[in-house]
Amino acid sequence: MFQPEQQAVEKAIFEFCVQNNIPVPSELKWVPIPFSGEWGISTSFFQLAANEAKQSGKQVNVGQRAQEIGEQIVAYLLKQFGASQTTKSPFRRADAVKGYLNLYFSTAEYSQRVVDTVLEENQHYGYCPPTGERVMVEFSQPNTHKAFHVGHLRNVILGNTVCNILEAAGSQVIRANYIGDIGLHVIKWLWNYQKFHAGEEPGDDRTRWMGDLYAEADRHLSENPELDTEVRALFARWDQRDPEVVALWQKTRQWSMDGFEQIYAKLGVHFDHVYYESEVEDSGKELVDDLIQRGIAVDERPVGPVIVRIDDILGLKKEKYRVMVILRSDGTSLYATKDIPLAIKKFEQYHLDRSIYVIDVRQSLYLQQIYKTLEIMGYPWASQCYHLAYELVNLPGNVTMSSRDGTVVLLEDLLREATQRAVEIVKEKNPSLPAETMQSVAYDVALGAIKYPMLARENIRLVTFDWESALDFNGQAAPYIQYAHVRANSILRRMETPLSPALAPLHSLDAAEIELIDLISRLSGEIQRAAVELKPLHLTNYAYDLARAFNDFYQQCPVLKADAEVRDFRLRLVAATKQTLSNSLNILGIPAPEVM
RNA sequence: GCCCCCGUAGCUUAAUGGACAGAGCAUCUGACUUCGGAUCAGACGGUUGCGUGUUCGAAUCACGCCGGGGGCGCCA
Repeated sequence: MFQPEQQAVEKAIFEFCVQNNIPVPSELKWVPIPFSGEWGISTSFFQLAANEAKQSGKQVNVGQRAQEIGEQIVAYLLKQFGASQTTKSPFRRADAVKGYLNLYFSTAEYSQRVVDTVLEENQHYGYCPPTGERVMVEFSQPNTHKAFHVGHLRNVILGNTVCNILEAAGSQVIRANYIGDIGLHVIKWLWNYQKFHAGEEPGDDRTRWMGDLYAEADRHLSENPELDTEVRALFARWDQRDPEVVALWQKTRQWSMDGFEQIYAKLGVHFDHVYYESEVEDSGKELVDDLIQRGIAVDERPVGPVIVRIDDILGLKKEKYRVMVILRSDGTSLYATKDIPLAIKKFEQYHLDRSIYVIDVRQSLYLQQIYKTLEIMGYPWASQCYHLAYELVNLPGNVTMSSRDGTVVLLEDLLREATQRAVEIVKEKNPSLPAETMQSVAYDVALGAIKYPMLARENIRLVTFDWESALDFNGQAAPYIQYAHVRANSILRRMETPLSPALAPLHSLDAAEIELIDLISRLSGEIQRAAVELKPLHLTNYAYDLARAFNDFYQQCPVLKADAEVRDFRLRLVAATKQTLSNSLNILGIPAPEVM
């Protein structure tokens, strides 16, 4: 937001370096001044001093020298831009402390600029202009005929939020899902259905029913291993596209898909393109033949599978990519059989600049194998495939959720429990709300409370699910942020006249106001950082900090009861805060209720 | 055996190689007849697993340990 000022100062600093024979830095890193109360940006000269020392070969005290340079630059800047009070100066004052240069802005001018900008751009505030980049994000990837539990939830929430972040940062995003609609698990399910549940239909809770039948199938088969021959026979019928089997598969697959759609709708997630494993199986098998022909893959059939010896091809002495199996010895397909043609299809269909896979960290080696194989095959875009890895959601005691062991927390149950808890709290806090509003608010709060903790930690850190903390709405959590939004709204609702037009503050700003304005101005930077690092964490932290700053302001600074000129500016500030909170929550995929 | 990830306050966790390691929970103390107390202020709590290096400067980078998790030719 303050690029022109920053650039003007940078230019002056570079001039100073040239004039004083100091090596010109390639760039200066600016950060907001960490100790607030006043408003500005800061950079340090340690690198500069260190470079200078290296060049001269002399021993110097870098800290001392950095401070010296800082002081000289302050003097130089004052000479360049004139007295601090003149309007020409890009900053109000500057000082050098411990090797840092601090630039303080004119509070009135800049606070007006921030608030005006938010209220002009509204729901687009903080968003970057289009970069022209086209990126596909593949996430969720559920298996049909299985349960959907909170382990899967992290993937959906992370993937969706990463999409929102990339869009806000100016990329064109294609949201892709990749459905595991074939494989042994499906055949097991069909076998169990035919044998014990023929003709049955799922109830309302389709996903649960599908999952229960899968667990049952698994139980039958592990208790009676001799039944495996029946399953294998069914698999063979599927492989030959026996019409009866295919019809049943299509019908039951749709049951799962309907259930997934319900879940996605509840979570506020949609997809632009849904791929199915079944649609890339045939082209995958053709591709395997092609790879054998080209000498990239080795066919060890019938004694072994078809493999790609990646390390050998690359001439690596130490094992790194190892060996990837791309087709079973009996000719049936594996994940790898299908992931290679899928990657090609994606790039050909959409002319992507980048392809991101949101998949748990355990598949890290596998995905590196896929990407490397694509590179060996000669696809120049192979290097633009990226595995966005995240850790699992485990149960206390480091127990992995498993559909076959029944150690799962179903998404439906979590949402229901959380909403129920939220209803009780809303009833207690705000009994005057109409019943319908109460329900929808409770849902917003519950959804936020579930999503926030999954986004607010490093992707690569394990999450332990326990009911108590999942249903805890206190502290650094979404409801705190939503509450700040509600409070801002509450002030604006009571406003008697329309918001005044663009306005500079006429009073001397309170520290809480400066802190709040400062945070509002940082949204765009945080979005960009989250987009570059693919880490929603930066935005969850930002939204919380912003909410905290607003609650602090709320405590310190009366709005409606303030004198007219103070009130008019503060009302605009409240409106700007509400908008910024709302934009942040939107990107995170967390609802921003008007009341709660 | 080889490779990857994690280790920060009692618990959950943050910190583009840079200023005093910042929050929340829990515990304790306080907040005006006030725009919504799902709030705010304060206290307590840290040899950033251990060690050695690199650097003017290390929670952050390198190497070695310790502890936990994960992955390694026909599972997905």
